[in-house]
Amino acid sequence: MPDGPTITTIAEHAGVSIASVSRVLNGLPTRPETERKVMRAADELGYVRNAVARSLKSRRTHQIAFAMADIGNPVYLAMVRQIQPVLKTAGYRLVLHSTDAVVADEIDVLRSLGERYVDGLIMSPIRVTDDHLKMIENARAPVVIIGLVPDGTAVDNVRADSREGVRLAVGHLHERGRRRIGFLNGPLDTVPGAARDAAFREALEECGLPYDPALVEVGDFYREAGAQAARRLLERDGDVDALMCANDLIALGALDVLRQYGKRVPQDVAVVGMDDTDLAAASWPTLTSVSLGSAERGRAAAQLLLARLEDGGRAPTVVTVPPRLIVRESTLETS
Amino acid sequence: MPDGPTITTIAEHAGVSIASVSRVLNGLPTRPETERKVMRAADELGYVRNAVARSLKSRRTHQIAFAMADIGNPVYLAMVRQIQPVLKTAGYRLVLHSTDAVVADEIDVLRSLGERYVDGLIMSPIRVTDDHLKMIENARAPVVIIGLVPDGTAVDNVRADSREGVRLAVGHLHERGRRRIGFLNGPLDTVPGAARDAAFREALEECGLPYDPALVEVGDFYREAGAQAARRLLERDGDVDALMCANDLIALGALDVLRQYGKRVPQDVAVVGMDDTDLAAASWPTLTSVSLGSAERGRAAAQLLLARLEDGGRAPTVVTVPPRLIVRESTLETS
DNA sequence: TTGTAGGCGTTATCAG
DNA sequence: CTGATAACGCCTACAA
Repeated sequence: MPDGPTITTIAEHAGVSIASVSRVLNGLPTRPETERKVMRAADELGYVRNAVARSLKSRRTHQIAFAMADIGNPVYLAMVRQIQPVLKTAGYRLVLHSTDAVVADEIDVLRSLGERYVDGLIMSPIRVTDDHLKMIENARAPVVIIGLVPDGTAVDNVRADSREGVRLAVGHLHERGRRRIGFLNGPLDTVPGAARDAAFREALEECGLPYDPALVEVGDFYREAGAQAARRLLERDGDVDALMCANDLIALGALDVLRQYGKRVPQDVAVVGMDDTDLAAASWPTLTSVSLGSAERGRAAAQLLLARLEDGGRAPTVVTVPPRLIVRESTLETS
Repeated sequence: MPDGPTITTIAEHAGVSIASVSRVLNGLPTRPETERKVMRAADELGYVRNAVARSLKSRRTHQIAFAMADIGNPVYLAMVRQIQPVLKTAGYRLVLHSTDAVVADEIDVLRSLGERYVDGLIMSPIRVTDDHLKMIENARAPVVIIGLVPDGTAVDNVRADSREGVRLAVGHLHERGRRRIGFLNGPLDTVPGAARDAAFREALEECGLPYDPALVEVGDFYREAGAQAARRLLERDGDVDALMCANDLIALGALDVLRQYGKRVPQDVAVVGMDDTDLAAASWPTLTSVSLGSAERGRAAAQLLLARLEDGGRAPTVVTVPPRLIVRESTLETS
């Protein structure tokens, strides 16, 4: 692992000044002769530009970070798949951070922004604390938040409308004749968890259905947690005829458990997920799911970030992506 | 977005020299009085250390990259989950790169090593070209490769034994009385694809079964590709009684298709996957799979990297993780 | 067109 | 214990 050559090394080998080397390397006008000498030396020495030194001067790293709560959730996958090409086209490299929904880690990523390792950050925090908000607003580089932040927070923000999403789903179940609709949610101290809880109550009311706490289970946004929640619910109440799940992973866990209990889906119990991840289309039965537009949100976030990178002065923008209900087998008509 | 204060700013505010500021910030012995002044100024100004400048000097970034071929493959997830804590404990932050198995992107990540943005790299390339090997051996920072590289390559290397893995799986199917064993593989120009192809032929021979090209399909390592491959195979030959799949995603795709064709698993067709990802345990029926020890491989890779970071001189190490067959419903005895 | 020199923010060495 | 000061590798006026 030889210590790399620097422009100084090259300058010596080529018999020119470091300034000339730098110019050649950056494609500035140079005499062909000089250029050739420099390029040859650089090649022979296997020169690689030290990006750290370069960004110390230029204050640009050409890197952008995407901090996701759970790398195992395909919803973030869908986002990455959109963000990646947008940024790449604009000349940025995407680096990914998995925070495992640990607030401390998210804060750490935010701080690392101040450390100048990246030019900007897209972040999808699952819990938003005051610390978050403070750091976000004071961040030294552009930040885009995917998810709900309090109105008036001075930050570019891409939102899903999970409230409308839940309404769509519950309305759909109601139309299909379901009346005992269970709800498997994630933690209430998370932003999506809280939003979906409120939305569920509202949606029931709109359908004229009572809110029955016995039909609600709170767990976590993972498949196994979804399975456990479903199990608890079924043990307590064998009569649910539908399950509204706060995301697809929970729904998949629920499907597993329903199968174990010998419940047919959708005949005995209809199931709806949220996020419309790839897994929804691939499960068995295929899963009806509310798309919260993760792909669109990813793309929008990337674009917002690029826009701000261009013009730091523009007013914070909020983009809201509308939900769509994707009906699949798990809620099919069963006449 | 105010431009951040530097140690110079702090020094002025605190009325001390920048050297003292640096010392305090790095916890070097300082007079309490000075320390207090500095800390107060730093606090008030909201100082964040400029990591870029710091690493220009220290030649350390405290960041390590993990470049994976496909962020959507849970096998990498399992690795990340192991790598993350090991590195974190040692004071490194893990940054993830998804190369989508594009060779150019992998080379780019390798080059970025020379750019000094990270102190080391763990990489799981799916295709290994000469360019790769050259760059790896000449890399300016430690690299650990997860996957097969040619013997004698001077690099720390963690391997799975997919050959033995395929043997286990095919042997298992043979024992269960299966005689027309189909094989759904990934691209043959990939390292795992080639290895598994060779292993499959060998394994058949060992069982005294003939190699029948009509029972072999080559696609890609994704679920949808697996489904397509299975479909092609079934259209051509309705009599297979087992499917050996080169990874779990392919196997899941195959399960989808078998269901569509009305084939019962395992009664009509037994299915084996590889990698033993979470999805294998969660599919329906649950999927027998060959664990190639992805978790262990991840951990080993992280440890190897740390070891080399400590001592750049040690000889390249090769760790091989043995496979294990995890039998689940998809190959259950059906007597 | 080319070279010299200063600075980006830190750390580390060396006198005081 | 503290304060100048010289790097780290690169970019960029400015001068030649």
